[in-house]
Amino acid sequence: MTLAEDRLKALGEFIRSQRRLANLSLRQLARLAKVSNPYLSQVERGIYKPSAEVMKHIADALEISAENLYTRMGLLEGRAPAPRAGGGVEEAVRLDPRLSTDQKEALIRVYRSMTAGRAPRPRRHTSAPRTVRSKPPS
Amino acid sequence: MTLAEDRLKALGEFIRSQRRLANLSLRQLARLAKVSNPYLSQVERGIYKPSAEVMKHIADALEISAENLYTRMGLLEGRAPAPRAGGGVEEAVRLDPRLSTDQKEALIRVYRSMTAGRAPRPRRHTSAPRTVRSKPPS
DNA sequence: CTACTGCGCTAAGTCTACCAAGCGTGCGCT
DNA sequence: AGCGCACGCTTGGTAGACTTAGCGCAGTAG
Repeated sequence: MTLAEDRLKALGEFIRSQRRLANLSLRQLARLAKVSNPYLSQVERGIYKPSAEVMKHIADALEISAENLYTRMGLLEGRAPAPRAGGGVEEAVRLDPRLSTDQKEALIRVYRSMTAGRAPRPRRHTSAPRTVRSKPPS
Repeated sequence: MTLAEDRLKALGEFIRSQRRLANLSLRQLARLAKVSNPYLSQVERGIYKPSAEVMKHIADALEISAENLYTRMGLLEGRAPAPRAGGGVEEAVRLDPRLSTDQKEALIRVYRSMTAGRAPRPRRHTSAPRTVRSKPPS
């Protein structure tokens, strides 16, 4: 079943990229998603297949739709889910395949600055994660 | 977490009722859904919580939408999903809360007889299951 | 320099979703 | 009567989802 493994790996990479876009460290996201940080690490590297509950928790923490993750795992026939009413902008941006990572970050930053004053969604990162990471010797 | 347990039991009962409506025995459905029959038995009685994969297999075998089951388990925020294009009639009937079980059975029977000749979806039950079952001593 | 903190990862254990084998019952046959 | 088959359920066992403890590294502060 290499197909499932590919999907698993793709899901992990997707989660990791979304986490980075949201500017969260692995441990922060793990806390938000109510899982342990080593486990989330393996999930992101495609070693373990997360249960649907865990996927939902991760989706909620990342503020993306759970359908999105389910679809990636082939659990949902189909189609791209409609973005939600409220905070759909950020998700739409993050998911747009025609935007580069930098473009997404920029757009989101601008969007947040625009909506800064009004009805802010509570989302504190007390400390921004240190983004740098040296590659382990292959 | 009694909430989750209730949901689990409700899901099991729902699956069992849908299986009966589809006129399938436990073993038949287990075979269609690619799970073992004892396991399906426990799932229907709310003892075990099926994984999303299993839920999808069951949904496919019962010809209902996977979203439906996910939503029942609280894995999907949403509301009742729109029935699919082709073959949605039977599902719509089965899911209608305003119909009794007998009404559903009757309707489905009529519907099948009407659509009998044309493009039949492959669904063989070589033998109808014996529906009778005496209650075990409580 | 040492001490502290946060990062991601490895290692070892626990728990439970899922399976194969087998039991007891009820029905239809000869 | 007895045989055979299908029904649903109980019982161990295996594997993998998930946890807690701890490693090594990089940055910042005293």
